[in-house]
Amino acid sequence: MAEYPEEPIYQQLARIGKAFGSPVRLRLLDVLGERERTVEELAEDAGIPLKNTSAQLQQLRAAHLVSGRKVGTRVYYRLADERVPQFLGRLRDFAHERLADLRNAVSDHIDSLEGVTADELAARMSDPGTMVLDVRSAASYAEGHLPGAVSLPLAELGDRLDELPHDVEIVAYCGGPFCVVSPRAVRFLRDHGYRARPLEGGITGWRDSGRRVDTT
Amino acid sequence: MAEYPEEPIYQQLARIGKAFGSPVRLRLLDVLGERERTVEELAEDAGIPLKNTSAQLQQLRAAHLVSGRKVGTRVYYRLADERVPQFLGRLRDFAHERLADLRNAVSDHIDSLEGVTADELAARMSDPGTMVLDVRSAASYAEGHLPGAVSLPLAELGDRLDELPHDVEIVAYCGGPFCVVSPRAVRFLRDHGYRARPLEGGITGWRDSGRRVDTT
DNA sequence: CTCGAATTCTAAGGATTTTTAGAATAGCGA
DNA sequence: TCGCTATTCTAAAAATCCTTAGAATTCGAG
Repeated sequence: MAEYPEEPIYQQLARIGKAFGSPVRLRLLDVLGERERTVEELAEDAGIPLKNTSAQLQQLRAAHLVSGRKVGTRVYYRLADERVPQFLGRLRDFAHERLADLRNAVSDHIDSLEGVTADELAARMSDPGTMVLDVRSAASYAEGHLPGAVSLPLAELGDRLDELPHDVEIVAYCGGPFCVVSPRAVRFLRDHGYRARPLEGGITGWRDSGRRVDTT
Repeated sequence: MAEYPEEPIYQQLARIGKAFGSPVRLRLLDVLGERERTVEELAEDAGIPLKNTSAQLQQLRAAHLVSGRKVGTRVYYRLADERVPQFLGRLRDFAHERLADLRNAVSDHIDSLEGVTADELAARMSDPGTMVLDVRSAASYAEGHLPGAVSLPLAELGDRLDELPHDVEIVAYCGGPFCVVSPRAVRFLRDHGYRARPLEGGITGWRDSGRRVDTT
């Protein structure tokens, strides 16, 4: 028992920290960030056992990080509001800047998918056998994208696969230094028979290497 | 064992969530935010047993949230960099907006110290028996403060007590909706024989009630 | 009303974290 | 070199959290 009158306040504050202190819950939040899903869909897409997915959803709901609406026997879960992914983004940036192990894990992850460096991609910009794919939101794309990039948000990938040619190598990118969305897009594309690789460093790395982005 | 290749990344991300998932560690971070301290000082000022304080500091250091420098047999700990209190502030805002229990805990805490409302303070602005004290940083004070308020950051309170008169009632305020600094200042002042109360809602509440702040 | 599907609740086992005591280490002054 | 102080390390007990199975609940279709 600690001796300070603010303890109830810290107990409450810690609830949020704890909510983000589980890899499984972080995973579920990321997958829900794409689009709302039923418990069954979420468990399937996140690769988490159904019972655990449900259990974690109850905890996320208790922390007001997700909300659910019922349709018949199904409950559709989504992120509670837009501040949740905003805070998640800040958590990632904060974690990324101070944990070398996280940077290594991200780097290993990209490497395992044969990431393309900004230099390599710049050299292939006019190669007709290369397609550059922006898997961030359309709004992010509009704000700035790689020259010649096509916009196809991850949430829409499943429904718009037929828009992609099979005879090229797709280089997919997303946003910040913590780049999980494009690896997932790449694996999804590979699962569906496309040749795909992620861009190391995302659009941030592209900009940091001194290269320009378009807004048209 | 989960079935998604990003698990190592989520494991790392969760480290930060876990670091903030302990009321004791949150407390230590807040107290360190005032100024750097030795382990002994920190344990004393935070009201946490010495052994636990040291154990938690090792964990905070492992998460790169604090850093220590040795001076003889003593280690002086401080927050690792300015992004730590920034992130803490965002965590508080995020938690405050979604946890009614947290808002209640803060409110109860202020009430237990007989908080002064903005209306009450406004009515006493020209009362010579009332002193308004800004316990935020001098930089925050310069950006805007209550009319007639005196600046005395919490970190300097111990060293500058003699600047405060005993024959008035001091109303202390800090910044945002989550207001732990002024209650601590108030308790500190009371422990040293001053009559003090916190301002409910801090400077944010003052502004929200339509009242102006000065910058001179 | 019954049955099936989807989801949640409850409880338990296992894993992890927190806290603490005692031992160990580091540094300094005499 | 020795003794003292401050701090950390190690290990263990206690507490908490995670995961899961089985039961229970909710809803809709027939």
